Amino acid sequence: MSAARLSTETRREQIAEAAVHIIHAQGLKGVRMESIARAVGVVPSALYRHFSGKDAVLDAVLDWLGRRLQGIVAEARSAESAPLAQLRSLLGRHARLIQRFQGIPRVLFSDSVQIENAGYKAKAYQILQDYLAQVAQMFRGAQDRGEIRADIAAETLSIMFLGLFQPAAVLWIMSDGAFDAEAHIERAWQVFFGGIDANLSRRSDEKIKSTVRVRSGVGGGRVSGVSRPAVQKR
Amino acid sequence: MSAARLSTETRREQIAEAAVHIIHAQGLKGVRMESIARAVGVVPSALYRHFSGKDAVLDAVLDWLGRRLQGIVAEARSAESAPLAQLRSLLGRHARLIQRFQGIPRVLFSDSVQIENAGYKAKAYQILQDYLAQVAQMFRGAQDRGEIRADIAAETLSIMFLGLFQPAAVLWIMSDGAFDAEAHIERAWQVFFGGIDANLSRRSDEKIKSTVRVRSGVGGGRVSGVSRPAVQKR
DNA sequence: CTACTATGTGAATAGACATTCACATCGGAG
DNA sequence: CTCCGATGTGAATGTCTATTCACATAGTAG
Repeated sequence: MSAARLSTETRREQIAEAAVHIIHAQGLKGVRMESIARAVGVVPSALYRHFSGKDAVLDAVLDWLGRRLQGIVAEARSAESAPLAQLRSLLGRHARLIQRFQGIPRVLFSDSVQIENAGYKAKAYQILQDYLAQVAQMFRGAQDRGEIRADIAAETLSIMFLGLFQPAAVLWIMSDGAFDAEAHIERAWQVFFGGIDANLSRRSDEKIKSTVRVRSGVGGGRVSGVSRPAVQKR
Repeated sequence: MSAARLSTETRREQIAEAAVHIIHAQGLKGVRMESIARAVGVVPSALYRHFSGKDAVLDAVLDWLGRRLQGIVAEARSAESAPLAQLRSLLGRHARLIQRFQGIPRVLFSDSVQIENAGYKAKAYQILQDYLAQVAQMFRGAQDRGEIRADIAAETLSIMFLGLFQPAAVLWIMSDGAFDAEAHIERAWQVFFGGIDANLSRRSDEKIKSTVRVRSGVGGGRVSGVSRPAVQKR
């Protein structure tokens, strides 16, 4: 029985999304022409009507990733008006994005992107740069409003922003969801913001303390949240 | 012509190191029994005298990685006496390690580790935890000495520490060495430390400002250091 | 010196997968 | 209605690689 005949445009979207889903669920090796085809409901050779080959599919996945990243930035921007609130909101969206698609680091550091195709690596890098540029923009906005210190380059802040959730994402992935990434990110944001807050003198220790200490009561020699049973699995 | 006959112990080390080197130079896909064997100077089938299969070689690579990570921590500890200085020193060692072996994220996020073999993933996670435990230990030392705020959990700080160089490493890798990771890490450390410094009131703005601004004069809408020609290739 | 064990070799074997191609058929342009 | 281009199918084809195995030989224990 033959599958429905759909436009190449539609098929390309279906194929890219199927690939994204497979990467999330089974890793990059799970992305075979056969598995993609099955997910879409066609036969492997049909994929070549819409993509020149497997590499081209990966290219579409990168595009998807870029759109997705731009998407959460746009969402954060429209959800809040104050730059700082936008950044805080963006942080939360990151935590959720990584849970819905753990494939990001897999794709970014895959041989296909890193080694085999310089073009894909450049594309991935571009995506990252575009993202950072937007974050830097928000930091600049916060600086202009006097919400945070203006004596630190916004570009530096944007990269440090990446550092607020990246390690948490890694731990969350490596621990199969046992590590409470959202809680850590909240704490990290408090500390980070405390360091760049425009209100210089730090008299409000107690506020940070209480927030920070919330989930750290367990910590022995281990990372808090790590050795406990899964907290927020999926 | 037959290769020299060496002890399994020696061969295992040679093989693991060859694999590490190949991962750095050609990615995980470059790691084939044939390429490993050639690097070691034997024939592919000889590898099976020392490892049960390819997966076992990857396992040895993870061990190597763990030892290496513990190694730089130990170095940092013995190079400096003050906990804070140790952490600063460790940061620099990280920057150098990633340059000498970009394969770390490749291995960590590879399908082999993430998907195919739960044991490897657990092992990788354990390595990370051990590392974080040591870093947390150092932070605790700094807190005990009153060098940094004691009201933030050391575990939180250890993960944030990861965030100081991780994004820089990613950018360095993705930019093929064009991004000046060491400079960013220096700036990030200043900002981070400024936020956790035990000397509360921040009157020394100028100091941070001058340090931070050093290399950020270029930054337009882009990440500083990114669009410039390669700075510290290799 | 003799055998035994550990190490190394070269030639299969076998499975996995991307890609190609000749053929089928749907649906719209004319 | 007819024809053509776009889409889908199923069966090859070819390549890449891990792994196995029978055989060779160096070193070593006895």
